[in-house]
Amino acid sequence: MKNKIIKLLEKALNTSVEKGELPEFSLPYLEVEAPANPQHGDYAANAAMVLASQTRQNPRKIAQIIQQNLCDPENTIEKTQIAGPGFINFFMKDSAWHNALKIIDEQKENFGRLDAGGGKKVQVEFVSANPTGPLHIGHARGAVVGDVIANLLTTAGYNISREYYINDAGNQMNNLGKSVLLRYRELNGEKIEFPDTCYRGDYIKDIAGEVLRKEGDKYLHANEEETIAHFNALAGGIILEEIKTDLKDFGVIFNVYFSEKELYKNNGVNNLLDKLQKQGFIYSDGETLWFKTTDFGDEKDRVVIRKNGDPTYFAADIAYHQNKFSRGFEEIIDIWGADHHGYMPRLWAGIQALGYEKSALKIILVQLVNLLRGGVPAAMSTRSGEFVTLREVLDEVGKDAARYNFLMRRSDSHLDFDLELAKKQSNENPVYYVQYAHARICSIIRMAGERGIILPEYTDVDPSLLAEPDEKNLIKMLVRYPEMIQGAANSLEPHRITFYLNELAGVFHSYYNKNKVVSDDKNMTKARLFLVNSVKIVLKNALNILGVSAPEKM
RNA sequence: GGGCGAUUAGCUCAGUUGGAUAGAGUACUGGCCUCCGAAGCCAGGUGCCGAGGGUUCGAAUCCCUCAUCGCCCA
Repeated sequence: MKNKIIKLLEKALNTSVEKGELPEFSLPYLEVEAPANPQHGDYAANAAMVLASQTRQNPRKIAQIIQQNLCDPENTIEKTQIAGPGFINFFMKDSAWHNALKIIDEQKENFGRLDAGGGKKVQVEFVSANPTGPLHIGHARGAVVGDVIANLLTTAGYNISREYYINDAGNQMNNLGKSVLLRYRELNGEKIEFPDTCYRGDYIKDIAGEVLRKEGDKYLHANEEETIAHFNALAGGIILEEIKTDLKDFGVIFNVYFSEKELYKNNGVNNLLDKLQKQGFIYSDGETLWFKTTDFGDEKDRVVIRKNGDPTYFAADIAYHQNKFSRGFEEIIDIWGADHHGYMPRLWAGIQALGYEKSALKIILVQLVNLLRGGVPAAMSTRSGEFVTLREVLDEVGKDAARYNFLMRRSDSHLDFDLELAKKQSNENPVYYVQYAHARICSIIRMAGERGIILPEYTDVDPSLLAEPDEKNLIKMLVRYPEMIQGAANSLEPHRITFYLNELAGVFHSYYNKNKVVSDDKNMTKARLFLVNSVKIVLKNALNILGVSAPEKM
């Protein structure tokens, strides 16, 4: 509906210029919004004020010209008025709102789907944790944010691929193999000092024990370097499988797991660096190779080949992003922990040197999670082994509550996650507020069915009976749903969905407490059943994007 | 020492890309089940939007300075 008004406005502006009532101007993005105050109409446009400085005319006068040139072929506008400094307020006809109910009923689970994306190929890369240990709660937030952004963009009409980058060619992986070896020796009776760089979680012990049980003590006397390499691959494989299982149970499924090792095949990384060197983006200082990221606004140049000849993480990352683009993605979204923010300029520099627009790579920063247990902070560190794993959170809190909790804040804002609180099945836990609304509607429809009242067709409903302020309010909330999806998708802000859901559930609960849906008045009952079913459809569609279930009973 | 981000009600946070009287949750108090699910609803108040300046019809939102906190880099 919002888009319709924007179109009407554009048309009116064109007519005004054609008639010579307004001078030529460059069309700004027209903003139409639902004002907070209902006296200001259903929608308000600030077009006249935005154009005031450009056309050097009084905004109220411009508003008048626009108003006079508005035409409404579909006959959806009740009236318009000019208010305040030059707002044009739109009051929609009841029939326009009723028509929305019809649309929701026709589209059902597809209501809210947009074609805004036009099938554009977009990749979302997230989690991408090294397989050196189980995922912990910090990864969990990134996993949910990435997954929901992917869902959201799919809903908005993009063609999405989810990808997990396995950073398995570097030092961290060596430490993993070494950690397993040390535990293995320990199990064979040696006394072991663990270096700081090693991983000490119990899962390492389990893997070492497994090796000992299956293959005996033959690695005690084997070549150490080969053994470490072997243990790397072995442990990495086992841990990755566990990660995949944890993610799956968390509702996150990737299309592609991409190994860093792929990039080195056929000398891929070096070839790319050679090419960039020929283009003048890379220079040598005799010992190391540097990338001129300062050409693209980074604060200093960055090393791509170290003194010892090893490529840096950054070098591999340039190759990785080249690889992504070469697979036909028009846009790439990376989701990172916020502690990596200093890394953004160099990667943008990298893709621009490769000839891609900076805007083709969007980077979402996810702030670290502040983990609490009953109000007391719980420390996290992979190496020390004191962490709360994703698995534990899933077992303790459950998928729905965990996911919803991670989506209640902007991604880039700090999040307190209290395990005790998230576990509570009470009103302190917002996810139940929304799910309860859904279950409640299901219950009403069920109960009506038991009394022989079936859910009516739109043609069998008189929507003009829905005249209570709360009812109009509900319908407007429903109409806002696709607009909210559009906004959330454009800004890549999944938290908008949870805020919308809370509001919709709130309006519904309030309505429910004031009005009886099923009553002796047959026509009213039909109309209200139809309305609450529309609410149910939208609640479910939105929860579906969040990957949170919409239970019929709780 | 540079760079980035944050600062909004007692607490945790939104604020639709610059709009009209700044909002939720939570906490506190009182009320609502003979009635479709009380995991719910209703009523009660709180703000120097960190400080100061600037930009304009209009600023929590954009620019500059400062303060405090967090992170990244040397």
